[in-house]
Amino acid sequence: MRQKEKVTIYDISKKLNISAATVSRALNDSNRVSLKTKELVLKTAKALNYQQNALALALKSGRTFNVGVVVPYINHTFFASVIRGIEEELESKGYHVIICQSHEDVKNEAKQLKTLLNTHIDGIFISVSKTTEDVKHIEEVRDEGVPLIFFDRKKDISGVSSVTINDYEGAYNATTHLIEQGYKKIAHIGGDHKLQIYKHRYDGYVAALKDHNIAIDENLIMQVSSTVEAGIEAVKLLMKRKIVFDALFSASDYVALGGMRELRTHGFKIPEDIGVVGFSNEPFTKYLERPLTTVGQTPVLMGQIAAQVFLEQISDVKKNVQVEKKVVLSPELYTRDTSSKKGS
Amino acid sequence: MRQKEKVTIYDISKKLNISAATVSRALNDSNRVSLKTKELVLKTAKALNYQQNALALALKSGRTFNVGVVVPYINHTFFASVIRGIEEELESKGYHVIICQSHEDVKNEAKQLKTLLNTHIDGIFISVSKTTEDVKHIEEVRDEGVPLIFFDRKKDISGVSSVTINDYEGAYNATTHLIEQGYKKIAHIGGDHKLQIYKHRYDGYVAALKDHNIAIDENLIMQVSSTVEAGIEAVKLLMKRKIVFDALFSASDYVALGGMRELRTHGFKIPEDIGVVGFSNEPFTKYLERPLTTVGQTPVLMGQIAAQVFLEQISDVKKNVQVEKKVVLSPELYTRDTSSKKGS
DNA sequence: AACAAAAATGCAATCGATTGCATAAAAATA
DNA sequence: TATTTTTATGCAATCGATTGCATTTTTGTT
Repeated sequence: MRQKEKVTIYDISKKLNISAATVSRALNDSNRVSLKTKELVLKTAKALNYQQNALALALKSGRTFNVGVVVPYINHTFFASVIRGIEEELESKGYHVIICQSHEDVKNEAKQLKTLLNTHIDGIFISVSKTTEDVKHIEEVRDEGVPLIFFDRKKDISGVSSVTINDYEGAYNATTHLIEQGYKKIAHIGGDHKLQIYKHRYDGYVAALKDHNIAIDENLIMQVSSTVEAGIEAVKLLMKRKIVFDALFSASDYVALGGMRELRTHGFKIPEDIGVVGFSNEPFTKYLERPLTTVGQTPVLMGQIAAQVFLEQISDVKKNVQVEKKVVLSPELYTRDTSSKKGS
Repeated sequence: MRQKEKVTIYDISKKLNISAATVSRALNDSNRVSLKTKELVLKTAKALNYQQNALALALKSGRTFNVGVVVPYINHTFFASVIRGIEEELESKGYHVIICQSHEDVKNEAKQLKTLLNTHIDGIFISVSKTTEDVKHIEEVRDEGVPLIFFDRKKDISGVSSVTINDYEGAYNATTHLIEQGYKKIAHIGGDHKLQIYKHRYDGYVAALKDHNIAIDENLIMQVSSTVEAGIEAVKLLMKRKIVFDALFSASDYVALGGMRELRTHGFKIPEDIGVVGFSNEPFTKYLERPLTTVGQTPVLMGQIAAQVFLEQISDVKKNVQVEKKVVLSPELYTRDTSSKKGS
């Protein structure tokens, strides 16, 4: 089955014996067309089921009404939710979202950006990969004049806006919460500091301890990747080293999960013996038999705001102003079962 | 900052004092261009950093190398994973994936399809919403000649290919597994039969019981929506009605989770008193303190195969053949803690 | 009725890449 | 060298919609 022949403005113009230019103007409600022909054109357009050819328009105008989103993985709840937020916000404005995955690989990330540029999208949203150190490929996007917005995982690049969570605050509150619950020796299993988010979470943890006059113990601090298995291994290592602690603040819910599992096999009761707080409020955390206390990041909101920043940006470009907007959202601590010494 | 002026074939043609037509042919490696000019053009193109304008090409050729995917929600692990599968498979072929959500609403679904058609995508993948009964909007896509592929949630429409899971088999195996573990009175909390998947799961459940000479008890069967809350409510209702059962096969992991919770508050031990099997192998199921036995659907594979079907289809269209391909994948039972009477 | 002003419409170029058909240049043949 | 054949290149239209600059038509004024 062949593609149906599309109706164009020429079909309308022929039918009405007027020029295509007039049809175009009529459809765009130009004031250089008489009311009579306007109505006639609109009626005929409807009758013929005319649909504007988005490609021709894009070629002429340079705007495609497509935006690109680059994330490490789309089937991670957090990123999927941000994307959903972006989509919800831009849908009504006629935009479509093209999604790309970097698979946590800079090379891939660069490739995705390149193809996105080639597809003539109107803007790009990106959460950088773990392996992104060199940012040349990102600067290139900026230099092409394509609106670019970081979300969650950003890099410090001048002229690029960002929407992030206050990871410092989230970690500070989580750690403080544990201290207030009576935990004294709090371990921190974080992530690679190459990503700002993990550095900030670490900083928040350290600051909370200091503010409560608790000495920082390097033995209690680790950096691992964000998986259940890594959590298991990390706790195994702590056990092997005979490190004593009564609470665990993890920069990842997955790590927290693995950690709890390993702790239980060593006979520790959670939260009675060891309190645990995770990070991200992954959906599963709330469904655990012992629901996990964790820091929520409002990903849908993050996406919506990122989209709003984009919309502002393109209207600013029109005015030939370049702004760099940095939005920082506040995280929310979800206090659940795993962080209350008396159980719940 | 303005968009950088792009290099076109005309820039190359001017620089080399040849026609744009020749440049175009050279870039496309036509045999109607001398080797010398071919090399010259290629070299100049590289020097000027020429990038083909995808829009102009799309306008001329009618192919955009964009495909659309319509799902109820993208931040559901299952759908996100299917999308990932599609993306992985099509990426190397130069395609981009545009994602749309129906929010389980036919009206939205129809709107999304309409805008996708208007964006001139090369094909559409769709998993229909729960509320989709009238399929006019889907037939329209088919009638426009746009390759269309159902995945997971399909409708029976002639001329449309589909990739689904054998839900019947999954349910049959899950139920049989419970029977083999010694459970006798197995309840089934399923979903709305308007969606084929739920009907098939129900059918599989019934068939397994019949094959093991267990009478069907309508009191043990319910249809609810796929949420934790619905699972809680369903079990509450069973309790209130004083229905006795020793196992629960749910058509949804979320419902199973809610169900288990409610069962525990009533003092039942899982799996000693009541065995439970879910459906979908949601990531959280494996991380529960008592990992949930569930039916896995290989969503990434489903996406990959759907993409392959699409690629076949467009090559068939070229040959002017219309085929309707139905792929049915086999589900896999993940036997974990909640379905073994003696515990594990 | 004659002319100016205003309004409506049309022509043709443009956005880049492609391609059928014509022409020019090179190579092969007599 | 003259002529045919082959090869290489160019011209111009096309894909639809838009828009600056004519030109035509209508309306208004004296």
